[in-house]
Amino acid sequence: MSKKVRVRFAPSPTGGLHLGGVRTVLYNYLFAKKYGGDFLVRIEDTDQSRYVAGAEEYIFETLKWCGLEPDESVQHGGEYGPYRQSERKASYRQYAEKLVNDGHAYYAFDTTEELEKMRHDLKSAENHSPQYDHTVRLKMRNSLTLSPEEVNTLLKLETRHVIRIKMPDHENISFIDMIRGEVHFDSSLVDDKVLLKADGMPTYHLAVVVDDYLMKISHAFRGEEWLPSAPVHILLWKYLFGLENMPKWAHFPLILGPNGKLSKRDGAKFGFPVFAMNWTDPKTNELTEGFKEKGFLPEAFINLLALLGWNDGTEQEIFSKEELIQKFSMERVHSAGAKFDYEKAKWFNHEWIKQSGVGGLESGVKTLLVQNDITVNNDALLHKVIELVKDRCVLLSDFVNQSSFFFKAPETLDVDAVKPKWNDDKKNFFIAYSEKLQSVGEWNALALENSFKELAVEKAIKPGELQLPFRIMLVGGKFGPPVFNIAELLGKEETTARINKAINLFV
RNA sequence: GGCCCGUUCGUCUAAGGGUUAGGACACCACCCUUUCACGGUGGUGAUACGAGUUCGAAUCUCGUACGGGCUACCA
Repeated sequence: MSKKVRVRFAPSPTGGLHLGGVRTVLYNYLFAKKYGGDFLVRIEDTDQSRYVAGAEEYIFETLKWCGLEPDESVQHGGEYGPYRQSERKASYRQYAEKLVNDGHAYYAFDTTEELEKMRHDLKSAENHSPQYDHTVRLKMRNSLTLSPEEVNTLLKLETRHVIRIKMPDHENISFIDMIRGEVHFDSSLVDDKVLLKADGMPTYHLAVVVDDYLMKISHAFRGEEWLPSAPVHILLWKYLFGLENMPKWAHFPLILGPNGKLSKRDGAKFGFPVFAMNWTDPKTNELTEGFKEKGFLPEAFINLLALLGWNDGTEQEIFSKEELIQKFSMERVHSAGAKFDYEKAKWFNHEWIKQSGVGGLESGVKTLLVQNDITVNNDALLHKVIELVKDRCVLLSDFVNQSSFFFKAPETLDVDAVKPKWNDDKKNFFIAYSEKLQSVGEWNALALENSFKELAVEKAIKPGELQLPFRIMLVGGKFGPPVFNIAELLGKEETTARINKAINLFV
């Protein structure tokens, strides 16, 4: 057995990839990279009825945006493919049949109606959902109750059937979870899960064990919702490949929404994204908004996700991917679920925007401006604008409001903010200032401010009272960086043009 | 109902028997700024409850309560 760490992310292509899913990939990825191991992606698509067109491509696009792609040589270069379970169909049945032959599983011929009847008849106040377990299996139609001849006949006639695991009576099943420590189960309380479906496809339970063995997975990490089925998987390992070959397990805590497990609906309901990237359901045309489109930087997204359930024990909160790889440890992953807080998520993004260099922001900002019909034909100006404005942008999309007026004169001005205190003296000041600007020697913020103040003193008006009108003239509203910096970047021609145009609008 | 996991400020969390229970987000106040932010300083605010072990418990044990997950021929 290879000593190398091999972990996998195993999504089912049923549409979208939410926070919990991305965090699962992240932790898998970080763990693999930390120990110099392999990270691969296996697609769990054994339920063809739930497969959504485009969902698999979407998953890989998301991983790409997040920077969590599997190494090409691992994903496609190894001898462990294929990576789509539907393409591995042929190999599963033999394992299921081996289990039957060894007495650990059995054929079950019950029809859907018979199963429904059983559940209905056995349902009571003490038992909300009756299971197909050791107490009922001898009352059903399966190879445990039928004679070998009958079973053979049914199989020869290709009667629809499944293969179920035969859970042992009162066996204590336990394993060590890397996050939670020792976890115990009583096998009598677990039902006889279907391993091979009537269509010949394996269920997740069989597939995950067989694939993990065949792909030599050394560590298997997944969400906490899988904890209850762990005893089935452990038994399968014991019966099929030996407990000593079983991967080490860890079950991540759930990411919670305002009420319970975070769901797709929470996003629409509470106004925050729950998917990494926009996802449009091809069947319903319903759009679920993504962090990417909302204006998040992938670095910030990864960072905030990593800290939702893990920390390095210090007070550091901002981590690059490289730092996360270096500092991540499974032992420090929490065992309790974490409620997602959008405000904190935005804070992470703000921090990342502030510490990003102009170069890292440039292309994103540019496409955003272009999308909003702003023409950017001066990259040098764009650089200066980004530098000047980025501290006040929480989301990438904030760059639109914060910087479009540098490239395009505001269409409407917030005249109401100026009108009440506007008078002829102020009007005359701006007429004079506009003229004075023509002879300013060096066009920079400091010079502009000095000449502005000189003129104000000359006209006996407090400079402070003139700054807001000036801002409204240039920007259109009460926001943005310091006015004189704006004027500097706008240039002489544009600044005077905006002043002259606005002067008569405040009456 | 049964099984499993969990429980420190509103939220994310630190503190692995001895701390005035620390930090961050959010909130409030003040400072900076005659725009909006950034930034700075300070503040409100938590060990679910009850027993036990111990000189000493947020920390270990048990019980209770509460929360979450699972209970499909879905993953």
